[in-house]
Amino acid sequence: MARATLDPRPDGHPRMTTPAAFKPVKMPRAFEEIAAQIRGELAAGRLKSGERLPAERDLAVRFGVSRNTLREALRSLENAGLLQFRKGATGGAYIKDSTAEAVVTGMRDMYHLGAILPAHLTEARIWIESAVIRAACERATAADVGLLNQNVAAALAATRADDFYKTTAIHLEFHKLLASATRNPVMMMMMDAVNDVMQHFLNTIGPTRNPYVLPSRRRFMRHMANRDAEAAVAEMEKHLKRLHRHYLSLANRKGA
Amino acid sequence: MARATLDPRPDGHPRMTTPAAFKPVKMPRAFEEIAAQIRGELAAGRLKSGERLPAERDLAVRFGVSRNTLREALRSLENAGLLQFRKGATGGAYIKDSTAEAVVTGMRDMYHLGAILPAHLTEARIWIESAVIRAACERATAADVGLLNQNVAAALAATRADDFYKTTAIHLEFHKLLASATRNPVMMMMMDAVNDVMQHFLNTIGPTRNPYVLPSRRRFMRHMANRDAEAAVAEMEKHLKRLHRHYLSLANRKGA
DNA sequence: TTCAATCAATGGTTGAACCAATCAAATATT
DNA sequence: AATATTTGATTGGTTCAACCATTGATTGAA
Repeated sequence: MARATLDPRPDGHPRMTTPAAFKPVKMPRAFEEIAAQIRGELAAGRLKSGERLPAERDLAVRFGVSRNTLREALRSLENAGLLQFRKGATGGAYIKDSTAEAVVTGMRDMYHLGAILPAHLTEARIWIESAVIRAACERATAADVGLLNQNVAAALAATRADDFYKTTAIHLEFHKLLASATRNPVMMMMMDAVNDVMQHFLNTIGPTRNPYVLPSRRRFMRHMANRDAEAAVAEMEKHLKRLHRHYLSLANRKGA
Repeated sequence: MARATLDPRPDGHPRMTTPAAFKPVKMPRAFEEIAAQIRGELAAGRLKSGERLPAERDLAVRFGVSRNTLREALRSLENAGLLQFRKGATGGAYIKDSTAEAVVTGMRDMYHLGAILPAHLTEARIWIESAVIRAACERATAADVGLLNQNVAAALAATRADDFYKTTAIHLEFHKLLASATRNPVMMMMMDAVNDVMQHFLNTIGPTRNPYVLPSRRRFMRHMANRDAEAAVAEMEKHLKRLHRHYLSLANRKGA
């Protein structure tokens, strides 16, 4: 009913009244309009992380649409990683802390659809990592270095325990820690995305043993402690290139 | 109705029968299950780009859910950039060519929510661009170089015509062309995302004149023609750092 | 042949209803 | 008084049956 107030042509007249072709005019669907409005409130800071939106039934009334239409709008925002839903008496649509979630799943989709191949992934990882290391060598605090060393120790323990999946997870975490040390959310986000897809890739090729990782990590940390960015980059690049060849040969064997 | 077959506890008994807390168990919502199934068909290649899914009414029956629930699932996939909808007799849900769209909007959201600041953006751009240039210098074909030179010529024309927005768009396009020359979709995707957010940022600080861009471009292209990656990187880095300072001072002045 | 009216298929939207999970308050039990 | 237990209210999740708006194909008259 109130949908009519959003309809630019409630009279049913043809849109074009002049021969000139003025506008492509994407007549927005109601739920898009609503999602855009809520996005605007978020961007303007009038809705903050942790807060809760009114109940669906209320919002539907306030936007002048049916509850189903409103739900499609909320669904959009949930998929964008902006909202989170809880059922029950104190449930509702809660505003999430902004995360890289949407970026990660977007990249994951591209990988699964074949738009990104494993070779692209490992290659890009090497390039991004180099930039990250240079920045991390400049900015890493003692705490950052401590976390990195802790990570290497944990990797050693997991390797000795022969826990392959845990070892892999810890090794990927190392790259994430490096990205955090740059203090740049864009780099952290990209590293997250690459790591996520990398994880999927590693799962497809299955367990594999890499005795080279830990020695490389130790050399790397020595360079890092000396703030020798170029040496650190060289070490990591050498290491990643070896992994790169290793993984790709496995992937080819398995036809993944 | 048929939803019951998806409910793990149709008897209504409490989930916990032992004191031990075993599993968080996210009971999947119906539309998530459906979206996952369709994603799977896409990943498996049983649904290809350009094809059309059955009509909503049919799909709802085949999945055993209501049309509204099905639509929420389709909405997920549309927001992920996987589907596209058309109305009318030959309308329906068409499978889109995989694009970086979701990644781009994800990053845009982070920017608008303040999780990414302009300083982060310009800084990350410098780092990524360096990696891109090194790869591009190795791989760029004559055609790539031709496109880059064309771009510089177009930028010159737009600058002379005093068309600020066109000039900006062309300058951003230059970075995209560089990324394309790497032949790596991950880098192209990241460049797309950064470019998109950069565009938003530039719009907020409004028209600004940069007489330094074109001379830098010419020097850059000379290095590129010589395949002198390090010189090209140095030139671009110097250029971007100058822009970086310029933009950030403008942004501070405007409080953006 | 041509053009306009009609038809059928599709997504977009509606509104009322019910289910299921959750928490808080009231109530019973010890 | 302290502690289970029941009840009720609130919320998201789902269903159903309709109607609207757009679009392409079909039909039929000029």
